[in-house]
This record gives sequence, structure tokens and C-alpha cells, in this order.
Amino acid sequence: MLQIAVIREQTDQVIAGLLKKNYKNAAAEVAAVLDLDQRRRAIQAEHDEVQARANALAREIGGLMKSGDKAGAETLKSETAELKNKAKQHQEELSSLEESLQAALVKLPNTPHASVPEGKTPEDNEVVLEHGSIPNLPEAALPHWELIKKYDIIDFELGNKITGAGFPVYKNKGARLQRALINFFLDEATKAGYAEVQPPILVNEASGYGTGQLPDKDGQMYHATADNYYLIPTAEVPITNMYRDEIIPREQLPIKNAGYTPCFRREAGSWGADVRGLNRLHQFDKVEIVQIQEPEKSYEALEQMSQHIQGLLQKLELPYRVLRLCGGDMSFTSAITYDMEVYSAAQKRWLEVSSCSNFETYQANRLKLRYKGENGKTQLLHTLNGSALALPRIVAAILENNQTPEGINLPQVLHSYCGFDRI
RNA sequence: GGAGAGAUGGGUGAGUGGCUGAAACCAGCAGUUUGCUAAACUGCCGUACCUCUAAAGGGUACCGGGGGUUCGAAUCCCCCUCUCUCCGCCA
Repeated sequence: MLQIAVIREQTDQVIAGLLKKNYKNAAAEVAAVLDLDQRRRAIQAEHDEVQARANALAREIGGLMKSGDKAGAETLKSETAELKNKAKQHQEELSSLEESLQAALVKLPNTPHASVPEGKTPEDNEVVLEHGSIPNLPEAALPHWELIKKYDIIDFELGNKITGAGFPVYKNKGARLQRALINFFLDEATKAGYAEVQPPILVNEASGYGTGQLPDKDGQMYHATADNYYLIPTAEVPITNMYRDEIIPREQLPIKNAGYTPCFRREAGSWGADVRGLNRLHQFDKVEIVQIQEPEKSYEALEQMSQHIQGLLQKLELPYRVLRLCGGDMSFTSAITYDMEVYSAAQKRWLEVSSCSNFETYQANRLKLRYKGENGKTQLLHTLNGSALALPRIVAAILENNQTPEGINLPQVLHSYCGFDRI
């Protein structure tokens, strides 16, 4: 959530930022927010005065009662009735205004960082770099959804039977490969200084709200209604929320956590032709890295995370490219996002395997995640996260890119993790 | 699922209607003392909003959340949530 003080003091920049993010009616909605804020503060000030008077009276009455002056106390009491009325009225107005203000604020997305390119669609994303060469596969090369059948390593039919579409069963060397990748990713994160955590994969409403999945994107999460818990769409949610409502001592920064979790996404409405096989699933595995950093150092941290993710892709010997997402393609909560895409050679397309973002204070404001700065003032921290990495599309690319008539040759780095070097 | 207990500041923990935003202790910060360390002593030490300001200051709200009683509530009443203990069930 954007900070109301920032909207107040840097109104024009905020509007410009919202427009860059392709947000409609930015000026009108910001004006509405400011109007609500203005009215709220005016009434709050009045209310505070009334309360101050009421508190003073109560103290006086207390004094009179003690000294036995009943009549005097009664006289003062008669004055309090009107104050109470006013206060009640103020309170009603205030809670209604606050509700409207909150609702209006929550609808505003984060504003983008200056380096974010203009644009509305994925075509406007900026290719920052490409790494590795695209393999030249023979004509007979198979897409991964054929390969997994050929080698009997992932079974969609079976997942269909026990759950539904988008919930595959990993079998044999396919299951082992999953486990190998998870261990590899976690080990690399540990080496890079991330403390490993294993969080719950069901979260409560407050957590969904804290990282910005609620209220706007509740349709994307599976909802366990009996207990009002949500299945996490990413480990970002539980891990970042570990620090909700905290004031972090400065010397503990940056906080670096990594965690493996399954992720669940309903992907409502996005089922289509290009989501075959592992390209899009309802349940998938992912290792996530999260950093919480001081504002002045958060862009350093972002680069560091990007480098870490690229290092993984290099070790997996996959051709990849890094995109800087344009304003219109970025997520609601993000100030800047790098997407890492690997080339899946049989499908002949780039697949997003990581998204690495700085949210600046947008999440921290909702989370009330703060620290005491150098000047001793309590202020909001910056939150960042990135996939390091999401498994299914990595698997797809490994399978497709490394297929040979003799089998699928796994990248060197996975051999010891798998216990075999070829599928 | 049944029965009971509880939720107070970074921590422990007092506080059952009136200068209590909250004792005390611990931790933390700044000093004094000190050959060094330790100890002792003094002061400071919650958050948010508003107001004022050079700074200080002032006001309001907050003792799990919401509502109520009262001139006045951390303290009394109601509802909700969560935690703990015992029993049951169980990986």
C-alpha cells in the first residue's frame, strides 16, 4: 500500500507513477484519496479536542467526588452529555471515512522505479541480457510433454484421476529430479547467505493481506473456507509475513531467507493452448529467496538476488535471458521486476522461471515492517523476493534441451544430487 | 471434539473503576566513577495520528480484536480470535 504521506507530499510523482503502470483514472483516484484524507484529518482534529475536554471534565469530577462535593460533580456531569454526543458522531464519521480511505488506498498499485521502461504489454519489456546459446535440436526433437511419457517420469493422467488438471504426479527419475533440484537450489541459497526456513503453506487472511494477495487477488488462491486459510501461491507470503508487525534492529539487516514450498495457483481464466505440459500448473514446487533491507541498500540487494538466480541458471547450463518488465506488465505490488526466462528448445519459446522484485515500502507499509534508522526514527523497510527457482519450467527446458537418442543428459551439477546422470 | 486457564511495553511481570501510557526487574542507550574488566550510581528507554517547533513541548488513541456500562475502564459486562494445560483422537 502506498503511504498516505507520500501521496500527500508527492502527488504529481505518484500520479505519474500510476500512469506508467498503466493504471486508469490515476489522477481522479488520487484526488479522491486526498479528499478523504483531508476530511478524515479535519474530523480527527475536532474529535481530539472534544476528547481532551471530556478527559479534563472526568478528572475534575473525580476530584470533586473525592472531596465530597456531590453537587459540583453533578453540575459538571451535565456538560458531558453533549460532548459524548459529539464524540459519538465523530467516531461514526471517522470510521466511515477511514473505511473508504482504506478501500481507496488498497486499490492503488505500487509506483514503478525510475528505471522501469514505459509500456503496456509483455512486448514492451526490455531485454537486459541474453546468456548462452540456443540449442539446435533435430527435427524429430520432442516437446517435454512427449518426453515425460516416453521416459515415464511425470504422469498427468494419474494426477487428473486423483485431483484434477494441473496436478501432475512425478514418478521414478522424475520424482528424483524434483528432489535433486530442490536440494540444489536450497544448498546454493545457503551458500549465498540465506537462512533456510520451512514455513506453513496455509496462511491466514492477515498474511494474504500483508503481501498484497488480498483483497484484490483472492480468486487466484485456493481458499480453505472451513478455517479461512489460503493455500500459498508462493513462499513469499509466509516468509515475508514472518516479519509482519516487527521493528527490526538495524544490526540484523539485511534479513535473508530462503524456503522451499509447494505453490498453489488457481490460474482462473488463464487456461489455454500454450499451457500444455509443465508450462502452467495448479501446484508446483519452488524455492524462494526473500530479503528485507534498508531503503538505501535495497537496489543493491536486488542486483545481488538477480546475480544469484542467474548463477543457478548458468550452473544448470540453460540458455536464459533477463527482462526488465515494463510498467504495464509488472505485478500490482512491485516497484521493479526482473523476469528470468529459459529457452525451451523443442517448444521454441522462452519460459519464465523466476521473477525477482523490489517492493520498496509497498508491502512493508501493509505489514508494518519497520526498523530504526540512523537518525533513530522508525521507518518502513524494503522487501524483495525472487524465485530461485520455480521447478516445472526448469524441468521442461532441461528435458527438451538435453534430449538425445540415448536419453536425456542432465547437467553436471545435478549428477550427484540425482544419483544418475541421464534419464 | 470435551473441560479449564489465560492474552499488559523488546523480555519477565505487577496492576480489579480516577494524574496508570501503565510499577518493578532484565535487556538496550547516554553519562558518572574506574589503571583495565567488572561492579555501583544517574538519566533516557512503546507505537500511531494531529499540533507546534530551530529544538523542546502539547493533544488524542492504543494493555489480543470488536461492542457495551460509566462523568471516567487495562481494570466491570457481552461477542469474537488466538494461546496454554488436562482428557480424547492421531502422523
